Amino acid sequence: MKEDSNISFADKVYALCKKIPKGRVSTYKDIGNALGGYGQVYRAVGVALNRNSHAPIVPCHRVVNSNGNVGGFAHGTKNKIKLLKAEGIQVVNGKIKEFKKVFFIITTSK
DNA sequence: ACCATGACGCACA
DNA sequence: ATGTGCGCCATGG
Repeated sequence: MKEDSNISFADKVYALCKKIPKGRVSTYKDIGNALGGYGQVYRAVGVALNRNSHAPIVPCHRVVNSNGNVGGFAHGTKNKIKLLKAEGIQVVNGKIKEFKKVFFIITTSK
């Protein structure tokens, strides 16, 4: 049944983003995978975050691409990099340094 | 109900 | 290694 009928897909994305600890980053694919598990949900994840009006509430800037690229940002990719660096994450040429190292494995299973 | 868009990912050349 | 094209889901008009 629809256990999540009360919340939208985007809402789940925001919840996971908030679970990301400071100094760590996650990928759209991993988030989507952690949510549904269809495999290509990361598309909807990007759309959800793009519309994310909870910007300051949700650390969406901690979400990056699976290839280590910072990806995009509604306020500007450049600004996103700046925020990541402020978190202690090293970014070089728009790419996450030690990506695997700062990568945080999201878990829906409490 | 249908069409178009989007902060991605991967396969292929 | 780099560049281009295609496909997927969910949301909005």
